Amino acid sequence: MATTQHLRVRFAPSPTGYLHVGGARTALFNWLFARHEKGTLLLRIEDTDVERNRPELVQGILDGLKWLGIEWDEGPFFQSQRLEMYRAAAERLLAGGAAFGCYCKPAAYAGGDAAPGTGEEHAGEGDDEGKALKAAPCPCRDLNDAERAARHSQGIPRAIRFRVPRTGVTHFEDLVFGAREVQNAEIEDFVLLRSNGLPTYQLSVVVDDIDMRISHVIRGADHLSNTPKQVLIYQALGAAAPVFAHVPLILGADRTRLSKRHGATSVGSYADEGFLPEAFRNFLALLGWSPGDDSEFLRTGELIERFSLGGVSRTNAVFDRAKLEWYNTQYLQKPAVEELLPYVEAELKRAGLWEGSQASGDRAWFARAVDLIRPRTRLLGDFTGWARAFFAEDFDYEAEAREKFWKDERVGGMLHKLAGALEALPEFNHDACDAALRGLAGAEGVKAGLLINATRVAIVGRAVAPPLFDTMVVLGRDRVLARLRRAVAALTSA
RNA sequence: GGCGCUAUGGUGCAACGGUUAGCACGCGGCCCUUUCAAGGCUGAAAUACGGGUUCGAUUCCCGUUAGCGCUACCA
Repeated sequence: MATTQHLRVRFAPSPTGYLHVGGARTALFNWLFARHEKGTLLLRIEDTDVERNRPELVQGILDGLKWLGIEWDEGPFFQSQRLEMYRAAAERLLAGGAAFGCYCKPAAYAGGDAAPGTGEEHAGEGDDEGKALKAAPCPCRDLNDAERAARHSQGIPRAIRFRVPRTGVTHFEDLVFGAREVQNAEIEDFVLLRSNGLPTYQLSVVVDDIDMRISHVIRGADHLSNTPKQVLIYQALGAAAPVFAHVPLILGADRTRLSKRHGATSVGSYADEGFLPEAFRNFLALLGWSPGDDSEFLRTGELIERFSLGGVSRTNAVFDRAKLEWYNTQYLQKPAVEELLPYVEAELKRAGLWEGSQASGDRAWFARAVDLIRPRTRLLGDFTGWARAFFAEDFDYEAEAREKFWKDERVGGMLHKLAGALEALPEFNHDACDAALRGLAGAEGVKAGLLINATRVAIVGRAVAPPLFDTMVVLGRDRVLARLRRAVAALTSA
């Protein structure tokens, strides 16, 4: 039925909050699907609720998508700029009899209060305790012309509701949940156009998806129950319904819907925390989707290549922060160092450690340093955190490190001698440093490990750091000697 | 309340009538080792419950329970 050959999908967030992980995953699935099928992805901002919208949040959503590497081909389109189209569609449905004017007081319809618009009770027919199995039709649907005119002249606000058939079933195809059908009698006469002239989601989403020739609607499963209403609108508008694919929701650790109280839930906060976009993408893709086998580490190209809506699960998934972190370590480890450099550079700049650092002027050195540090990192912040000494001279000696490895009172003297021995080395490389240190340890009658650990604290300030001799070579003789002597001073003064 | 969806270890996924129910994260142990990671090996840990159907159910059907969603002039 669909006249569109070309596959078109859209991500349609509402600017009532930041881009949260659930929305991000919906966007990701749309993007993966579009790229896999060589289709088109559009971005549409659904801002028809003037009360709740926060226009300033739009940029944050766009930034979040960009951070994730999700690029859209068309848009962003704003529904707030297309209001005439929805109004016209509502009028058309009204004129054709598929919709009717409703004069009920908002909320009164569902709540069962007296309705000023009609003077009638709106709870519906089956309000005999628990007998109301069916959705009650709006009493206004059967008003005659004279009654409507009377209400109009009284200035009673009018909304436009869809005249839902009292019988029959509505069905649609869902690529995740299968063929679905619901009894029309279960569907209430829902509002299309509010009395203030603004469309509801049900109307605007359908009008836009038709106008934008959307072929596949991929969205959260929270929309599953309302889909029949939209299918009814498609039919009334004489348009073919798209194929739907509802994806399960992402829940917090307590299995409830993700919200602010679950801590970091906006993608921006993960960016700030030092997660890599590709790691986040990999993690997100496997929440509610599986390539069909046990693959876990899928880079973006493979994700696109293997993505299929058929692999989407129907079960809600819990967001597992620990696993996200594991993915991040994997992406910090496995790719070529060069891929990581831009991210580390940005991190160093953020921390004000870029200018003046050897990293800024010596690309090869920068790559070596990052490669040495990264096996022990979990987040980008580690590069300016525990690994700060690689990029700055002002670093502190971690308290636990001092207590653990500088406890022996001979350390000061040995570090002093070590500095001398290293200074005398004809060549400052891994093996020479190794030999010099072990030789000294032997002469002093201590285990090499003791001196190695003490030296590590001296030159990087931490108990946990990369292998010592590699670190010394990357730092270079001058800095190592300076730090050794600085440590001796710190030890003897304390 | 009504309607609907879902149900494999703590978590994310495999097994799409026949497997000793697999993989990964996390957790424990061992190896490696210069701290800590990474890596390798390894251990504990699951088919919600009850009925069917079938030679045979994780898998198909029904019920129960639980969770979630929708039930707005929110999206």
